[in-house]
Amino acid sequence: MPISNKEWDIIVSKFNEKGSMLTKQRRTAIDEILSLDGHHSADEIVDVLKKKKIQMSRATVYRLLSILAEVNLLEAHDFDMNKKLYERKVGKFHHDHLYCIGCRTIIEFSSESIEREQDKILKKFGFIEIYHSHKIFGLCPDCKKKKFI
Amino acid sequence: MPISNKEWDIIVSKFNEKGSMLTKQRRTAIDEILSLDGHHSADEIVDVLKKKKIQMSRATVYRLLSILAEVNLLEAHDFDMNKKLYERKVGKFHHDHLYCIGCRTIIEFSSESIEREQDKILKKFGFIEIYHSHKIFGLCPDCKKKKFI
DNA sequence: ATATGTGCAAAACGTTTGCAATTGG
DNA sequence: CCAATTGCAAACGTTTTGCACATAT
Repeated sequence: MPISNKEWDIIVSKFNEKGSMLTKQRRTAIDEILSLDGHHSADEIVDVLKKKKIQMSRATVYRLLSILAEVNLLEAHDFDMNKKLYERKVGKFHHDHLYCIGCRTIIEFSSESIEREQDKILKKFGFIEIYHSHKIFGLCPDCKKKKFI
Repeated sequence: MPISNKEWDIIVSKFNEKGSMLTKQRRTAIDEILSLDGHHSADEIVDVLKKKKIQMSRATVYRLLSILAEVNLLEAHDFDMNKKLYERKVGKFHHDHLYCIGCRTIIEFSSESIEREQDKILKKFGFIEIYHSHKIFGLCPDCKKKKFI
């Protein structure tokens, strides 16, 4: 689904705050990128834009993704595959991930009690959290079965 | 400290199980690599071996690190720095990490109640865990102060 | 004898950068 | 006008690979 007016307000103010321009080209690309569900590599995003006839070079896409991640409109994930996967962050609640190494399915989870425990740990060590990454790698129900056939 | 006989037994059996050779060269390098404390990049490990006059080419080091990680003698970590950091796993208890983005200090933590919660989540989604990575990025007490001077 | 390991240089891979041309306010 | 953005190709840093030779069992 397209980006709401309210979300555009957030995007505009984040870009202003950072002093980055919202060119027509960028607005068109952002409209596409922040409408994507799931987790996508820079390469996939370049392809998506190409398919939608949105002209933007690979370098410019990388530059845009890096801004979007910096202002927290996207989240960059590492799933042990030597490339980043980007996920829309605007309009979504915080969550962590289960990753199936069989079929590469990504499942989101969230746990209030884990978050509370994290806070205790931060307090214990006097740390301030900026972000965290909690990923469980394993086998989903389907792949679990397949492994033993 | 050097690797104990008991630990060598584990190493030998893991290599046998996998059908990988424990050449004299590999034994010498493993002795050094699995004695390291902390978290080290492949590049750092190449340097450590060079300094100790242990002859092993960069390619061979990479091949060895990949075997050691595969058989769980090392753990490969990603701290959002575009390269892997390896940590000795043999003879150490499981733990997770706090990472200071100011001074790059890595602190280990562990929480039984987080592990229990994870088990609940795995059960809920029918997943089998192979491993997990739980990292909190932020500022350590020192860097927290410095940021506001 | 046959599998596996090794070193070298080259390739691969995702990502970043220098630069000249273009655009936006 | 000036500052920021763009596209291209080249550079980058880490990691992997092809191949000829060496080694282990």
